[in-house]
Amino acid sequence: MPARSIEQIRNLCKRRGFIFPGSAAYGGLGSFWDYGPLGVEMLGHIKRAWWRNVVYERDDMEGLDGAIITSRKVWQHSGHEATFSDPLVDCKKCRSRFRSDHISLPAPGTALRAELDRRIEGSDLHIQANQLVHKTTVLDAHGVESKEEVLVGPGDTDNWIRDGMISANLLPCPKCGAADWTEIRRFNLMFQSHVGPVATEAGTAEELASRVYLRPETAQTIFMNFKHVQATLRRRVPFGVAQIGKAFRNEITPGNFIFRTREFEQMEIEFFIKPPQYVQAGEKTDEQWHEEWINQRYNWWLGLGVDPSRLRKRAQDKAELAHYAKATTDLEYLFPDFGWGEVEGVANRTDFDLSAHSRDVPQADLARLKLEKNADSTETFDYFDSEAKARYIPWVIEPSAGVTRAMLTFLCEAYHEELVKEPQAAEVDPLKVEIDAAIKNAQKKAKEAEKLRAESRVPSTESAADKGAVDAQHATRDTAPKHDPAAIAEFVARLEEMKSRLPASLLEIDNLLEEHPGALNLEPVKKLKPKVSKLAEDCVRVVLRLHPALAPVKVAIFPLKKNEAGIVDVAHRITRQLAPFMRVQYDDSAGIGRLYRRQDEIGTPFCITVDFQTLEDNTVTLRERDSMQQSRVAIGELKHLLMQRLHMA
RNA sequence: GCGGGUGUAGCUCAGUGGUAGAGCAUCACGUUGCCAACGUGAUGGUCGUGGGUUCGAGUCCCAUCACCCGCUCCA
Repeated sequence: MPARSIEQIRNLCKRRGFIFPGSAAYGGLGSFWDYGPLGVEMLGHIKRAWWRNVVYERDDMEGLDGAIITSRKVWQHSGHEATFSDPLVDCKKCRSRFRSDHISLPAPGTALRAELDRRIEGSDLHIQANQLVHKTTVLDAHGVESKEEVLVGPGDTDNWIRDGMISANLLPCPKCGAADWTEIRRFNLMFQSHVGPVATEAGTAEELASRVYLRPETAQTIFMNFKHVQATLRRRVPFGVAQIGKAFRNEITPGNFIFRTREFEQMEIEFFIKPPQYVQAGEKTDEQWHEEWINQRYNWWLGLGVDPSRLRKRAQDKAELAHYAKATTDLEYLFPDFGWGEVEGVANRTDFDLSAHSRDVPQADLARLKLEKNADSTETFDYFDSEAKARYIPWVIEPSAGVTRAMLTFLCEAYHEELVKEPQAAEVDPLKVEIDAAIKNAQKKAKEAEKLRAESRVPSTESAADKGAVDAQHATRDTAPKHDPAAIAEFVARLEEMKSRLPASLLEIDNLLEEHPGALNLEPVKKLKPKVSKLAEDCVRVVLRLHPALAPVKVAIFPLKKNEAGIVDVAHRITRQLAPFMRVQYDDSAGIGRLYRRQDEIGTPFCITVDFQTLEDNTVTLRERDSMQQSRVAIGELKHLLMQRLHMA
């Protein structure tokens, strides 16, 4: 069973040196994390596994490592400066926050739309030649107010109508129905800085000239280097470029530990292919390449130990596609606490980006891609195809994965708690009595809740306004509204079944109590929880079943007795022998059982114990993490055997 | 920004207006023949911060800061 909460992972990561909160001595800084000794090992392994898979094991890929700080022009022409932002608006009445472009406009023909149209006519807004015009109050240089007609903008008329109507307080809040909005604020997600000595006033020509952005995605530096890589490595389309590196986004709502952070690391590929019109019979189309990469990437995750029941492919709807994409399929992992979350996106970006950065692009293509002519660029990112005898701007398929998210995924997937010994009957029997008491209480509470419900159903036949009043009354009177009879019944059934299997089911009961917040509101159940946990704690081991390639420490070496000079010497010698080839850890600071448990918790695949027999025949105990099985291995064979079993040879 | 929650030892947390605690972890010494052993001792705190009430504040009041959860988003 994988991790049941992000909290478990966060605690383990902090306790064992994977991940620490950033700037902790000063109270922390939202959403920035420092990777500790084990974290940096694991990140490195994830990146190496990816690089090996997409660069070394293919014959159509090259690598790249571009600069993080990038000219403002790159992001102007990629579309990020204008569109990589969220338009936010708050309802002043109910304080809900919305993305303004997510509030739906009532469909034409409906009564609400007719009403809105009528009110638009009487407002500062009107539609003129299919464009929205807004009368805005402006101040001139002398502070005198006047009304000025402002064209709200080109493009998607619905969008502008909606924004205009929000600004004019005409569109009702989807939640409370009021029409009282704050200003729409565009929140650009890019971090900016300045290169060289800087004029301080924002928006001045000097400031704009020196402004740079920390890249919000690594992709653009690959596009900027398309021709360099193609020419210097003499590549022919189709080929791809892989890059691993940090990216930065000033997210409005980061969270869920390292799932969404403001500084993160990406593993991205831009795979350059023929545009559809040049594809010959028997060659792959953009759609086929897209499909192939989706499957190839999906299998990579499975190969590193992710269970297929917790990894899915999900094609994005038209509405959620990014401005550059023709189609995108997300790979999503089933995380604890927050459910399915994207760990990789495979996008068909067409020729949008390379065209956007090119000086010379045919007018028809600009129109198709909704691009303006690029007057800043000195290059055209095209390619001469000697087979097709044509010069074209390639299309791209972009598989883009998060390193940080991959780490969280692998940690959640690898996390296991196991009952390694059964508690004594003397301790289990009183527990059974308490469980019975808790069940009895839960059933009583369920009955009460049922009764309350029946009562509250009576006034529901009255008018809607009255019903609201009654509900409000109920909310204050009913001190435990979370008691859902059906949920309690299910909880009781599960608890009873598990009780019958005690002591083997001790851990399951612990998990059940943990995951059932509704049931935990019951007093006897609450009291039960720490008792079960305490008993379980003594009998459980936490083990990270990480794929050996990802484990931060590969082998731990222990002397069975630390004040036995002969044993200690051999253990040190083995440590020195293996150290150049793999990350090893020597530990003699506790009893042997505890040393094993420590290594289990950080996912170390193998432990070596040097004992008295070693001094006689030069063999050691090799203990395997998942099975806890031991075998005797000659010291001379250790390196070879380990390299093999760690998939390093 | 808004709502809710939390701030006491490295971690998990007790703490009734009156001498700041426990368990775990860490370190030292001793002990220890394979799955979270034991003994003895030690380190570690301006109780998030600032103000107020009080003879006296971890505890009551006010302010403030930080973090967590949600108001989602896409690596």
